[in-house]
Amino acid sequence: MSVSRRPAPKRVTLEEVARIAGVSRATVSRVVNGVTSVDENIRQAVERAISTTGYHPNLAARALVTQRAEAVALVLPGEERMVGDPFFGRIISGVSSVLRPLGLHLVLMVTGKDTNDQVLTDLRRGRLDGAILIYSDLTDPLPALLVNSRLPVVLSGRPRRPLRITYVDVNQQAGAGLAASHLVGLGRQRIATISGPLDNPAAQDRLTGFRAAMASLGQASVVSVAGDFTRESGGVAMERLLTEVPDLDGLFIASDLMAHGALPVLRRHGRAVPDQVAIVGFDDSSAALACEPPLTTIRQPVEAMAAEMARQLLMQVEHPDTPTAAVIFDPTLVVRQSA
Amino acid sequence: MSVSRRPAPKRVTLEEVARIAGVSRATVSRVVNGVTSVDENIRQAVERAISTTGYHPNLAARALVTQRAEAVALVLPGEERMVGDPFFGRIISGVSSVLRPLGLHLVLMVTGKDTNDQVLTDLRRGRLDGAILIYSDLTDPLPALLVNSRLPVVLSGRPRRPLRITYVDVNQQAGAGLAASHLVGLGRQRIATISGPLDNPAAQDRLTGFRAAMASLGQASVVSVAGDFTRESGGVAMERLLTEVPDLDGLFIASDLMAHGALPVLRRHGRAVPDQVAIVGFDDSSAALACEPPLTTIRQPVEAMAAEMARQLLMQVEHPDTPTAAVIFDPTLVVRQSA
DNA sequence: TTGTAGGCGTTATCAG
DNA sequence: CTGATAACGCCTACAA
Repeated sequence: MSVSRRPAPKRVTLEEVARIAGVSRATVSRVVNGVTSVDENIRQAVERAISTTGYHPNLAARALVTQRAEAVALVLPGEERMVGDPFFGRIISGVSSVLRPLGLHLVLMVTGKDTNDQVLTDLRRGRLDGAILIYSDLTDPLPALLVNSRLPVVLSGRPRRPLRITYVDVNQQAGAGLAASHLVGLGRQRIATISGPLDNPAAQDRLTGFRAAMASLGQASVVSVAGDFTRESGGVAMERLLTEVPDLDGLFIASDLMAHGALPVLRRHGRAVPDQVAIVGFDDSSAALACEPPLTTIRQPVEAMAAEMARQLLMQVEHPDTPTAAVIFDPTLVVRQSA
Repeated sequence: MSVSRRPAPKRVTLEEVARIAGVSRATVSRVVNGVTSVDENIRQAVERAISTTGYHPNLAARALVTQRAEAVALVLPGEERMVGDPFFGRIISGVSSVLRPLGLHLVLMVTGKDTNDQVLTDLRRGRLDGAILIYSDLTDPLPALLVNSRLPVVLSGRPRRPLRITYVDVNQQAGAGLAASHLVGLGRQRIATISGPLDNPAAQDRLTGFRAAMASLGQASVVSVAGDFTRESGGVAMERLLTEVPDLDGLFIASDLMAHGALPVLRRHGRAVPDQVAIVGFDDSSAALACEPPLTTIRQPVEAMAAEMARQLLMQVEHPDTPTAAVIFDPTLVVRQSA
């Protein structure tokens, strides 16, 4: 069988298109960039030349003169945590929903010892226009570095230390409040909570929000045990909680993944959900559906939040003097079967 | 409180570094690119100038002359399927493990009606050096388009129609064989299987591989019901299977996610796993750990496969005439508690 | 409205 | 080993 691979297509330049259309490069450039002040006949001639030659503008050349990379980074936490967290798919969907129509590249970077430099360097090199930071680690210097260098950056979630940085977050306290009123509304009397790691701002807000709401609902003291947002930690915390509050009948677990880890423990102890113990999670990640029974939870509008992060970033790219802002989304209660 | 944002750092060019170091741009360029034939004293002078100015080479300019974007695309299936599939985190880990050390960008693109053009266009524009295609849809014309344009591309999994394209896959049939011998070795007599969608090459291979192995182990006929690799379809298929083979005691389910959907159905029907029904899944995705009991499954070395895809792609980028190849990885049996 | 010409920041080819 | 000098492909005043 004779293999006939056609040769790689030669790169067509503005120059050639111009020659074929019988005009100057400048005119072709205008047509390509949709400048209106071009004679209709000439425009058509140029467009014909473009399609017959199969011309595609070279982005590197354009970037060189426009000083725009047309690409932004999405910086995710190190691989261990990333793998298996259904959260990220939604973030990616949200971000690319605004980037894709604009033809902007979404460059994925996972944080690691060398990656911080990488992001900063690429930004300086003009290879990236800005960065969206997810979960940037508690001790991570990257946000401050970018802010100080006046580079476009948006953070997901409130930074743990005050920083002049734009961020997008969900109203964590309000979400915890929804969980509290739902559990109380169900008539539960012995309500406890499994929180996230207390050095995490989101975990803090959920816990204080939950306590505040419970207090205003007449339940002053709430026992809490901290996990670290992983499934395993949910199981461990559940065991401890059963020891500390043997008669609990209501539970707010600060992440769906931890709830997913807690459920088997309850089952093993013979506690029926929701009959004996009502559970409300947080996130509405796909882990909520993986639960049995399906988890009642607090939904974060992750896709919308991610899209907003992208929009905020692009504003900074276009207008470097855009003031920083905090955009806070409202969570909603999703009632399924666990409470 | 007075706000004092320092001004954005001015972009430093090769020119300036050269001026400061008292040499030509060419020499600075050599130093930056690690060309060895540079006098040691001059090199040091240049490096000093570089660090005092905080110089970073402009990648756009470099790309313009080198004709390399230093970026490859990772093309993923449309958003609905992507969200919640723990598979992708592992693919991303694997790919970036080879890209990151080389400073190459990983550009994420999700397939959609317009995305095919996007990938092709960006490749032609010199904005992308190549593409890694995951799950590219059965009817997707993209692989053929790229191959015909002689653009660097690597596919995950055997293409459904013969195509001169490089791909990386797991030995599906061997994997199914591992499942078969494990179940038979456990002494199970009535073994059935839930397969993936039969228009999918991987699903086909797993099913035929399983049947072949079972036959060679003395069990000629195996009842199978097809799912579509989603969790929900696993539950549906399980129901049907219980009707068709009421006394089954062993089960090979062609994806962990489907197994995760099947387990609650078994529990509802009062069948204990693994005592009454032994189950082997496929993938060793995080869904396997989400199962209760934890799932015995066939592990695909996804990270390694993804890394290999990246390597294969880079070979093509560097040497356009690299012949196409198929790299097949061996799966392994991971014994947990379901079988 | 169109064309000319200069420049964006690097790399690469030659001389020297 | 180093330094001019010419690309690389495009955008954009500025001039016609």
